[in-house]
Amino acid sequence: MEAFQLLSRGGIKFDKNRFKEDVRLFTKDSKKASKGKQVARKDSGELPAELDFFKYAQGGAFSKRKADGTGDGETHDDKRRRLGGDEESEDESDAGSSSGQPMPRHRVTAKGSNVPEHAESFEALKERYQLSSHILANLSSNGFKHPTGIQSHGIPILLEGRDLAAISPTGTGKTLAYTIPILQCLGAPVASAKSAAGTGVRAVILAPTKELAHQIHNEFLRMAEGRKWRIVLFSKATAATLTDKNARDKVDIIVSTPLRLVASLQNGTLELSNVRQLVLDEADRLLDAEFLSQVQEIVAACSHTSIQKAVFSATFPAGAEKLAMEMLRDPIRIVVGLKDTPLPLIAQSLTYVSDESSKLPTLLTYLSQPYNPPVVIFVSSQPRATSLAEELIINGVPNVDCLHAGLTKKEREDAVARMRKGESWVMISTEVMARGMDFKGVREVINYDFPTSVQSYIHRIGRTGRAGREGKAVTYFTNEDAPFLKPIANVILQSGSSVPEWIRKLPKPSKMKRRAMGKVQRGDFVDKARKIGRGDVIKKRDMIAGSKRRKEKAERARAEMRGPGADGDRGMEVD
DNA sequence: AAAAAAC
Repeated sequence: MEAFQLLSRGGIKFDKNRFKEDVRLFTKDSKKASKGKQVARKDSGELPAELDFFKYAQGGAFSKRKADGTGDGETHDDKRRRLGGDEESEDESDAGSSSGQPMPRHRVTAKGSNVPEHAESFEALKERYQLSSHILANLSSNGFKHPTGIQSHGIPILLEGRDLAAISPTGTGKTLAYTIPILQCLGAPVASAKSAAGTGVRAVILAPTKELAHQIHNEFLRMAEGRKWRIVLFSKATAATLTDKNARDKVDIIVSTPLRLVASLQNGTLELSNVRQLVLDEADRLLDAEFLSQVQEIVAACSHTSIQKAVFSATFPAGAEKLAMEMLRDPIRIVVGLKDTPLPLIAQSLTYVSDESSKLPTLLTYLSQPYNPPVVIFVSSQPRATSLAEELIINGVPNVDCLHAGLTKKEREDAVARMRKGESWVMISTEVMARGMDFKGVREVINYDFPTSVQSYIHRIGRTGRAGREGKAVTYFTNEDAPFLKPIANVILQSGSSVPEWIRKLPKPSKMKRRAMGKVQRGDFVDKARKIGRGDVIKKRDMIAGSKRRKEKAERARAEMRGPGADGDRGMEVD
């Protein structure tokens, strides 16, 4: 293990300038990706208007890159005409999108009473809602020029104090859509706050992983820069500083994972009775069985009568959405694009690898050819993440990294930091990375292990293709995965990539298998949640037993990964 | 079916 850490960190030093030059090495694959998309467009014939971005992508992104502007403006206008009245402006630009690629345009649908009109620009928000010039300045200095769809529609709703259920694809700027209204409301305290503007925590943001909470916290800090709000990333350490009520009263915003917050509520070191804004990010995840009771406890603790709640996600299975709608008051529901559909900017494909032992050789072959780093590789368990990383390092793959929740806090933070600095070329991770994490440079996602739900698939591949960039997503499947192939294939087809005919013709999976894919019935959803009481805390001896089990599992995973026929099938691309 | 989430 130590040797692995040394190897994975030592490796070849990676400096950014060199990287820029190396990029030329990898153009082969990016051409392949775009070719794949053209094929997909041909194959799938007529696409729904909101999905037909290919023309746009070619006219916009490509022509700019090739310094050949022909047809660019025309494509844009053409698009506008075709989409007609429902379509809303949505060019995203952010600090990272220096390539100048505009975001594709999506259809936006809003349901609810008295839906406020969307805002075409951040300046319009200033005119209509007196958005503070301080926030505007921070937007501009961070490179945010135009609101994305979810921002132009969601921000007015939140600024008017309405509850919101927002569904918008991965990488379309959901975080900023609630960051701005929350900061704005802090700046102009609601009338009922009376004497005390500083009466403790007034906004809570929940996220399912520490990494995501950290990232959200950073986004708040960026937008709040220059103001002296106290925005706290809740952790063991920060919670300990808040045992004193005076310290607590100075906190304005808390970003946290659910269990951490519940722990503080239960030991009485936290008050949430003055919380005016509560956001559930990755809400469908937070409302699934494992988190639901914790989240409900937090919601109950936010006892102020004028609390505003908002839920955000790229996916929302019916059961989770029902639960969400039940906890919102007179909500407005916004959907950007099509629910549960990845961005067409992500070129998706399936690769048949017959069995477990064929995966590693297939991946090694792939990584021995020019590819586009950084690549994120998803596996199904912590031991598999560790052992795959070891195997890649043993096989001489440079700059391999690994992130899962079995690592220490510091190891996790370091892995994220290396990813942000561009030092990781190959990042192997579990579901912990699947949601929300915004690494702007990710060019490719490989599902080394088949995702266990369509939601997981959508979020995993959403690590690439962010903020208007193109991305590539490859999913390995074995014979054993075949029964679960159809729902994923449907998602791929719906978002405009192509799927081989034999997969398209697979029968629908049985009810039992569908459930395994995450389409849990509402009844199951609630029953499961009830069984997990709020006092159902992990006991220390369980954790010790767990860690022992993990070690044994890692051993088994290593053996399995090398496999009996590690030099067998190379796997083949079915495209 | 496994992951994640406190101290």
